Amino acid sequence: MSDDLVAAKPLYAQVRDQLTRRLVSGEWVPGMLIPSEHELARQLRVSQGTVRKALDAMTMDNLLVRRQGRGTFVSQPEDPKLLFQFFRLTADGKEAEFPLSQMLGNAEVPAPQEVAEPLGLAEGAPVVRIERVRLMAGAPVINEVLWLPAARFAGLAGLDGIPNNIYKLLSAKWGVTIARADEQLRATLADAQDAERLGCAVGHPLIAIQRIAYDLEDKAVELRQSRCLTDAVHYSVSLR
Amino acid sequence: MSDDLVAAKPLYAQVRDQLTRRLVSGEWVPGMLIPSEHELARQLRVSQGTVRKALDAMTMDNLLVRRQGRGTFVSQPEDPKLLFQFFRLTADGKEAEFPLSQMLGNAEVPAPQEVAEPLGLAEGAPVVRIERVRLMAGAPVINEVLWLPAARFAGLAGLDGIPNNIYKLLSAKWGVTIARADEQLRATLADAQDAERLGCAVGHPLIAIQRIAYDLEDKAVELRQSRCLTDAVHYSVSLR
DNA sequence: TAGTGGTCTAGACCACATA
DNA sequence: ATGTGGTCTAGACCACTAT
Repeated sequence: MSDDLVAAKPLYAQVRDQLTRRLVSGEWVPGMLIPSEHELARQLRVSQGTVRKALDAMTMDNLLVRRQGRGTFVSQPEDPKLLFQFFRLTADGKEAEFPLSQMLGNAEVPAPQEVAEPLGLAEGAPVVRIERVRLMAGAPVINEVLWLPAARFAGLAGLDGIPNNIYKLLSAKWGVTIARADEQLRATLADAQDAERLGCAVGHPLIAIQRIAYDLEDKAVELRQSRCLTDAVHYSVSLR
Repeated sequence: MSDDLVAAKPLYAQVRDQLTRRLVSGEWVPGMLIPSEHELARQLRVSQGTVRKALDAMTMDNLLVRRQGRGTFVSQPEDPKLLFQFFRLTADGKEAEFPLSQMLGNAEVPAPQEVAEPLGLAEGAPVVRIERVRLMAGAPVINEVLWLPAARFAGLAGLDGIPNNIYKLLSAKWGVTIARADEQLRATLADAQDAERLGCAVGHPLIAIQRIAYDLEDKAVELRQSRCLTDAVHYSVSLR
């Protein structure tokens, strides 16, 4: 690699970062076939093995998909293998199912302090607040609010027909890829709004989830607060 | 590699499995320095690069720890980096903290059907049932029951002084390594027993966790049912 | 100084997909 | 037949640790 005044990082990490920049910039878009290992090695003037190590790392991060004999492709959020990457609720005794959404609101508002802080915004900065109920097997299961920085997603507030899979929309319309998310769970009780929207009694136990989602550059992109009815559904985690 | 009548798997995967067998058999014990890459390559008659790939995979699975200049060591469950591998509760706004335990019972009983099935045992097979309350920052937070197959852990039932970290005990006394665990979470309400043990009101919201823990050979080793007070503590998950 | 793991290279061969 | 990723090898050099 020619550019990079200070090395610091090993070569394959520099290659990984360089290639990730092609994703961030939109030069590489979801579904696209990227150049072969040999071609990238020529472009970047490193060995094929070093390119391979970078591509393997990006594949581990679910940014790329490699197919023997065909080539290496940019991951798509709607890929069946990635659909459940950020959705951990499963109906008891059934196959994983992606929930439908019923929109209840989508407006630009000033960010309250508790929202501004995790998103790295100033209090009162404009954010898009999306409210919806999500259904599994026809029954309402999640009552949730999403907050996204309005400056970054121009035209999102008030947008008609927000699709079920919001991360796919962020990717398609603004080129933003959600790379990871942190969730914090607690038990809570249904309030009057939960009860009405989820069709349960006030005081029914719920799991409250607070999620912060990050993009490829590790900047916070979304704050999501979900309140989940777990009578016929569970939150599942694999620890390794 | 000489042995292995049918190849099927790539060489580095065969090396990984072979080396994992040394962990299972007890030839390699936690904390031990294992032979160098060159030495293993000589032993197994493969190249150093192939050994490296196997060791890297095992390091990713938290089975080994590599230290540049010193060598490769077998992981220890009490390693600070692994302590929280299977413990996801954190006190709000504090550093991660490993909970103390207060034992409430430890006896051999016949396995009820709901316990026998996930552990792969026959209904009524002898299991060790351990009951305890766990404390964080001095306050009770978890009311839990553990079930382990008695046949595999001779002498566990009725054992005095069961330590706080049970997985370390399983490793030290029976050579069993917990390699992964699946958890299912739901919201529930405190019953009279929860209320008494956790010092909360009956009907207080709790997170109920059911865990199944697996060993190196992917056999179910433990069923754990935890009921957690999340007033000052949260369950945290990283999704990538 | 010697030994270890970490990086990087170069090239051979295999397995798979496509034309 | 060609091009792709997947495996495997061999060897050079670097960075770190211990003696």
